[in-house]
Amino acid sequence: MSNSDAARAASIGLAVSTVIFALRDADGAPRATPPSAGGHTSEAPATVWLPLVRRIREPQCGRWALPGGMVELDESLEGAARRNLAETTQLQPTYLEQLYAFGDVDRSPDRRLVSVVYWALVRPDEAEQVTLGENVQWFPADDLPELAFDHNLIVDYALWRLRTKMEYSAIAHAFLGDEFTLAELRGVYEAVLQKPLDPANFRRQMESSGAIEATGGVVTGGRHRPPKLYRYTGDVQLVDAGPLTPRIPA
Amino acid sequence: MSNSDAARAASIGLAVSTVIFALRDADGAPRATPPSAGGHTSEAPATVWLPLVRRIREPQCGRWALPGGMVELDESLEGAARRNLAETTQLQPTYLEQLYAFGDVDRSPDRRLVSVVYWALVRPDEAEQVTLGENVQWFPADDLPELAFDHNLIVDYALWRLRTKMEYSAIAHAFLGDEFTLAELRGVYEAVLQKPLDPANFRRQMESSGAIEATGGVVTGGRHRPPKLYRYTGDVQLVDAGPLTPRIPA
DNA sequence: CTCCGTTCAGGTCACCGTGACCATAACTCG
DNA sequence: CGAGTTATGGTCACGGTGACCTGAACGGAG
Repeated sequence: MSNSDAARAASIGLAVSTVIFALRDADGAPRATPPSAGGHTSEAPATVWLPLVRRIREPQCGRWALPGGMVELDESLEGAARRNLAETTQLQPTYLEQLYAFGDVDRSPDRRLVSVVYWALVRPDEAEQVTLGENVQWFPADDLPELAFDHNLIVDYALWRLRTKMEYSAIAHAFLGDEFTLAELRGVYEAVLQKPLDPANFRRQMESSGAIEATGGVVTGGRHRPPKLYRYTGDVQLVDAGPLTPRIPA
Repeated sequence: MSNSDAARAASIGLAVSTVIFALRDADGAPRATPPSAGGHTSEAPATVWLPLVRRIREPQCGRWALPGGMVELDESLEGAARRNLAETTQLQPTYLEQLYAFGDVDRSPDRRLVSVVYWALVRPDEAEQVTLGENVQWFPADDLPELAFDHNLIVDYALWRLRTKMEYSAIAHAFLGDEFTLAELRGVYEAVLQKPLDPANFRRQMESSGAIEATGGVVTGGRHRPPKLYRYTGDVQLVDAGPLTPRIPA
């Protein structure tokens, strides 16, 4: 049979999906969050979670999958990702970046489908707004069930990117509110990298990086010395968020 | 008007393009290459070049553009990239990695087109095999004319990726043959990074990295002390060549 | 009100990778 | 054989890092 005949008959479908990461307590409870409110309290170890949606149509019906959908003719790829995110999970992520385009011929049993996948970071207070239900649930990123299509592979790759990028960029603050303590920021690194960090050395590195500055405020209420509050300066950019991001001048 | 009506009427076109990088002498002459032959001679400063094809169809006809084409129904994205590369430039790149998916609504004046772009590295001896002509020419990557569509943006991004990745991975050897001298390897770094490197320090770093090993052979014929030949050990992988690449175990 | 447990905050110190630089080796060519 | 050139090996000062110590500042228990 001829390819060109088939190509004229049916076109390749173009979809977007998004891997959404949020930090939650290891037991699954939503993380006590610091949305600039006085809620600077909890200090339990956090882990990386992501929301999945159950498929209600036939290709792989019933299986859990990444939120996503087809790209409309009049929207950009990122626009399609944001729209699908809002429709299925009510999320407007702080950080959204393209991950990879998956296009193997047999990745979807039905028709030929190419998925441009994005990955997103959301703050815990945003994550709580996800309307859960029979078809939308949070899962720990390191212990997933068997997902639809090649979505296990996709999540693993996104996790690898998250952990790699955490070590050389300033994406950690996408998990936090405007103001945060160094302990909270360190908690983000520890949760993602899955290893403890020395508080003193962590402080030194953050301060010398110029990425954060003290707001002047402190957090009282803990049974210990009140920690200072910090904010991101914006001097250090979130490197490599795609070709449209202006590069650091050499 | 309704989107879904339009979506049914015309689908989104899916194309692939590839940014191909090769090192050539600054004056444009093909680089004297070391394909394990005795040709270890030239030592002129090299720069980054890439081949472009002139468009012969109407959208942007006459403009120079990246080699590429539509994705067929029965081929993967990378397969489509390799096929188009072979068809238009006769190249089979040593290194091929997905760069980014470009999908802005207005990036093509005609119909809606999403391009999955790859970037490739080829050895100089391979680059010479490109059949040049009125419609295929080499251009210096840092001094391009105005290209078709958003291809200038794409090349700039690919160049940024090449230079960034050169500093933390071992992709340099994709520009070289199986055996090479440290001077040749250093020449690759200097050409891509556009700055001179100290020969002694460069040697120390390469040797301690474990990425290369001496073959035992040397290169005679130069009017100086004969340099040793090295090869890549393969112990150090070419990091992050996509989600299908096995990761370094922690 | 004092002591205590806790975390915050600031400091020291040994070590290592790096860049700058120097010295010698080993070849070819005039 | 000497001059020129690159290869190769070594030293040294510096800056960043991890390991670790000490005092500061709170709340809570007694």
